[in-house]
Amino acid sequence: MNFDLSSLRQKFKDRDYKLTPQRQFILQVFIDNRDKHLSAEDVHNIVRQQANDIGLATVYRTLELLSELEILQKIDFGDGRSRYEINETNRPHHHHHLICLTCGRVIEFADDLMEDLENIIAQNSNFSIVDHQVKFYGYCQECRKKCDD
Amino acid sequence: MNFDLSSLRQKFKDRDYKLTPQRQFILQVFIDNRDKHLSAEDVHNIVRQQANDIGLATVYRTLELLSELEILQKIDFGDGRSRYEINETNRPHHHHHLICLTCGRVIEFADDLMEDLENIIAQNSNFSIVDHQVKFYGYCQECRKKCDD
DNA sequence: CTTAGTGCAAAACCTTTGCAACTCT
DNA sequence: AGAGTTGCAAAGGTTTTGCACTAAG
Repeated sequence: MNFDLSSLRQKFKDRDYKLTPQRQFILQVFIDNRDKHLSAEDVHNIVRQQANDIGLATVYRTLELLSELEILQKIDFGDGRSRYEINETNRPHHHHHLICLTCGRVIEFADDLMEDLENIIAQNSNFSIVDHQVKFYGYCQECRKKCDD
Repeated sequence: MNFDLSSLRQKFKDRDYKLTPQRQFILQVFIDNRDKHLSAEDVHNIVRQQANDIGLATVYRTLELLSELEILQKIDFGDGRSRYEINETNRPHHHHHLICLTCGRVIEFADDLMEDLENIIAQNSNFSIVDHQVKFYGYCQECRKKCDD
């Protein structure tokens, strides 16, 4: 995903969407937080801290729009709210999440192996697979250390 | 998972939980619908159809309890409500879900291969993995047929 | 008996929507 | 100018909670 403004502007133009200041601010939040998994409220707070108030409804509408444009990816960690991250399609492979059951930390990992699995499952089930979502739950190194003490 | 009443009764007793009629009815719903993925409202409706009215709050509280006891497994298909299914630990392997993006149908598949993947990821990331959740999104055979017409 | 469980209604939460005012192109 | 966008407040949907009452062990 190329995040220079001109390519984004084009992406919006193609679909007759306007690149408003609100949308730019929200995009900027994700560019500044590539490694985070932000909820609508997170985004709203970050924008407000930067002295640019945007209505929460607009945040929701923008997140939905950016997901539709495949600029963001919606993810769900089961904490009762949707989270979003930049959809870096220029990475060679997807990545997925290890969620620590103690501290809630989320660690990412590449999923080279998932594609083989996807192919096998598609064959066996006669399903045409277009996407997958994988989450592993467990205990991270640090929490296990603390436990041993 | 053994679903004879005596073993369940023991499981409740061990933790000083009471096996009330409401809880038995709700358990029965899942036994009668092993292949389904029921939401709280689904369960509530099924119970009511059988002329046993139970408060919706009780359904929620029971589903949470049964998940904690690992009798049920909570799953999330991203449709805005939690769903539950019997956690059949006596199956040799977990199973996961193929979700059709057209008709919403959910198809299950065994995940023999996930365990290898889990081991590799655990090694690489220094994470102690205890569970995983996998969802594949795509198009089922029937929907693809309809599309071709 | 005693403690946990139930039912109801209200509250909490996240998210969506209607609508008038506004603004990007 | 005109279509899309915003902000606000209200509504929507799911899940949780407080509390008086009830029932299991």
